[in-house]
Amino acid sequence: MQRKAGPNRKEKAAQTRNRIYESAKQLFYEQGFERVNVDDIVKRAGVAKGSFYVHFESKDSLIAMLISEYVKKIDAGYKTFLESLPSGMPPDEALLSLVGRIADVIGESIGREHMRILYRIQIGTDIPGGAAIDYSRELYKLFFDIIDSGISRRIFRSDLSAAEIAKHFIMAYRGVVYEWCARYPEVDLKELSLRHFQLLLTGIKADDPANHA
Amino acid sequence: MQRKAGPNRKEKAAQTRNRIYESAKQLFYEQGFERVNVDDIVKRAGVAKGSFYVHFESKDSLIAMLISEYVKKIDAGYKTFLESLPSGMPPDEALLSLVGRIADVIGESIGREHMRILYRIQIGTDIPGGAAIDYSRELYKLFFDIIDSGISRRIFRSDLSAAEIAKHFIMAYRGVVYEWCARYPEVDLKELSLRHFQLLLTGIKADDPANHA
DNA sequence: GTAATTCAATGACCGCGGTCATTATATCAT
DNA sequence: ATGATATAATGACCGCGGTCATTGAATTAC
Repeated sequence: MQRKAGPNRKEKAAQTRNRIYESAKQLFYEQGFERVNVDDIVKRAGVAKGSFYVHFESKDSLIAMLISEYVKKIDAGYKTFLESLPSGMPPDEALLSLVGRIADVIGESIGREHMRILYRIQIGTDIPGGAAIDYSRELYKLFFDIIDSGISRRIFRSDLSAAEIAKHFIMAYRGVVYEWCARYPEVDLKELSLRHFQLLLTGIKADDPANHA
Repeated sequence: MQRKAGPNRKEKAAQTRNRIYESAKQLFYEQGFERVNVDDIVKRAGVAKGSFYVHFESKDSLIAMLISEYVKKIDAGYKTFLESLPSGMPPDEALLSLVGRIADVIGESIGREHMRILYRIQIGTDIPGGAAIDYSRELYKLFFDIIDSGISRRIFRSDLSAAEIAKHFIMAYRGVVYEWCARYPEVDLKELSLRHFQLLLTGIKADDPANHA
């Protein structure tokens, strides 16, 4: 009968998926990832447990999805932050500002718990052909731009590509956050980040004092 | 009766613990961590399931114990390796040799799977007041010695302590391994390690060519 | 129109890590 | 010796993530 408004099968499936997704989101928000189980989610969504697994790989992958979605949203804010910096600021200073800012955001808005879960999930499953760690794509671009500008302005070495350096920076940043997650609350994320990136900028080799202007 | 050989309670308990430990070790070796469950372990040890949890925190913590024990044993070999290097080798070169060696060992003797499990477990539980990440203590010492020697010989900057730098290096190394675990087999561990540590040694700031001897 | 096909949806079921009230026994106090 | 205490050992039990053979309803083929 319903020849007009009748949703086709794909639409229906998408609706089911979305009901599960939104139910999970709400429940997680209300009670946290640990306290909510898959049965709770499907109950609120009004579907059978099996349906959850028709639409999602696992509880963990759904959590990873939600967190990285959130992280991405937050990452978008860094661009604004960077634009707010004095336009003449040298790339190395801009980089450290950004790093400090990221530490603030992670420490205050995201929290160690969520980062820990994200990192655990990311290393815990070998499913993805690249789906993982995608959440730092935006961040990569920002690093890249700063570094690229630094190279153009001869402030950074030119024998390495900005892309290469940016990759290493993202990796280093991840190492710092991992350390922070594992050793919390022994270490302060911001301090650790800044020190590490200072090191990364200048290296540890002795500098000939004559080299300064 | 057995008034002589009769073990006291602590000895008995230690024996039970050891039987569980060894059974687990054997089974894991034979079948891998995933395929062996706690019931298998206690069955082989000839004890009840509850006993497992009298002596061990969790299956994961036992696995972490075994892996980090293994890693520690392997780390011991690095000392020999370092001693085999030409005694006059500059600290920065020695450091890169060591890093390369570590990458080889991790890649070939330990394997990505074990490292992944170790990293996952380490970030997955908030139990330890310091029990975690202890396995890299030996490695830390080696890094420290090289760096310390580099500072004394004015090859490395002297405004940072060797301890501080060594900590950052361990952290960086962990970041590299994490990346490798997560992105395997896209990236080559050795190449990644060496490049990253070269960066860490020299920094990314442009070098005045006049600075060279 | 009808049969064949496809795939979302279902929920009983399973495996496994982990718990806990209870039991057994070595050690200690008297 | 005897009762009190501490703790190792037990195993039935639970919660939860995940599975899979089966069902039901669109979609396609004829």
